[in-house]
Amino acid sequence: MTTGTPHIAQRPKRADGRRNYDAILAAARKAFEADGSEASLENIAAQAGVAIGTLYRHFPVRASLVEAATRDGLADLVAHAERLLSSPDPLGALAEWMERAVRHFSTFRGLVGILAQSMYDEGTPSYAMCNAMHHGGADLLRAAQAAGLVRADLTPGELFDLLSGAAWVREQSLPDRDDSPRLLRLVLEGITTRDHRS
Amino acid sequence: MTTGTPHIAQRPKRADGRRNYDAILAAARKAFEADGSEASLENIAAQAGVAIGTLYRHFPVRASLVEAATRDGLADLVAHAERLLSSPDPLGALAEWMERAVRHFSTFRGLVGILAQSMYDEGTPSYAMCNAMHHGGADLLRAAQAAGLVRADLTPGELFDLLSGAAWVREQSLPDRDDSPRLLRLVLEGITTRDHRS
DNA sequence: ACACATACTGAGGCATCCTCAGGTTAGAGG
DNA sequence: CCTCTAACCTGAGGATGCCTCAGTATGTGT
Repeated sequence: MTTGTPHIAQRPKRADGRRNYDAILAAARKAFEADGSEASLENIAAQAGVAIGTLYRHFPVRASLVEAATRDGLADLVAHAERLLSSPDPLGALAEWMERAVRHFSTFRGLVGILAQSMYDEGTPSYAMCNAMHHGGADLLRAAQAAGLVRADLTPGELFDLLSGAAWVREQSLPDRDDSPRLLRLVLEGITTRDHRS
Repeated sequence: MTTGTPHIAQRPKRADGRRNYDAILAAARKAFEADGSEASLENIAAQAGVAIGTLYRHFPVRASLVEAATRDGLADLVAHAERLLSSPDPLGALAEWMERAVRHFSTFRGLVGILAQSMYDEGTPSYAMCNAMHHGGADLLRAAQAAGLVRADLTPGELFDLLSGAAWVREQSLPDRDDSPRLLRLVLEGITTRDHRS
């Protein structure tokens, strides 16, 4: 559990390898969207027109396929955090980022669980990205706290607990109705400053 | 999905049937505790000293076994809600009940997902109990709102979203560290009344 | 003691996971 | 253009788990 390589899938060198890698990734995104992170790997391989062994060659564990399928989205999220950091409205920036984060975390069923796991386990494909995201979120939080807009005793860890929880609730009700904006507003109003007796 | 019988497991009539039913239930509780709600049913049957067919006879679907294994705990929760309803401190009562609820929801990994599902799907073994619990929680919420202690625009549905989210976060980190008291305090302070601009 | 509803058994079909021994091929170096 | 090899691909197969069902056993009321 705590040992082993992170299994970060890297684009292969040979042309046929890249072709298959991309085909698998495309099929995986479709399958995850439809069936969640527990989608059948054999089916994904079949959809990609590739033998099961090929899938395992590129993505030795399920989490590495999930990582590859969501890497870009996470990277966007991190980039967005940096951009928002210079906003004149730290609370608005935090709110916007939180909404984006929750939306991405619940791209498909099961994702938020994998990400929550990755956040604190280095031996995990998504650890690096999660770590970057953690810092991005923490920076935005700190800015909002420095402006006195968010309660000072809220830690980044707690922020991500709240975000994960909200994302999990969202992924439960998808795709019928999405109450997450309302839920997130509740959370947000809950963490903004006010006088509260000990 | 929306059809079918609820599959509520009922104690069988014959003596050997009851014996096996109980043995399966005991093995299931142990297995769920250890491996979560996805524990191997064949292993549970083996631990109970019973053939796999016997398990399926008593518990036609996995959710019915989960339901039977958690029925008492949920019933306690409902009973406790009724008791707390006469408390002179509605906010304290709500807080205490919420803590109990979160603790029960995260008895083992996967439970809160099943309960969240059951809450709104009648064709589900746990639906009846979840419904009772929903009413219990809603009553406590209304009492706290009537006393002006909790924001009036919070719906029971939202309350359970918050509870489920907190429970999910808790079940993720179990059993190493349990940050749920802290998280729940955050949520609670977030839903208590104050002036907030539109 | 008898009948039969109730209950038990476990083989077996199916889906999925994951590995690995063996075959194929892209493409660098000559 | 040829050779060679690392990179890549294949798919059979062992393992596990799900769930069903035809056949068998037994508790219990009469």
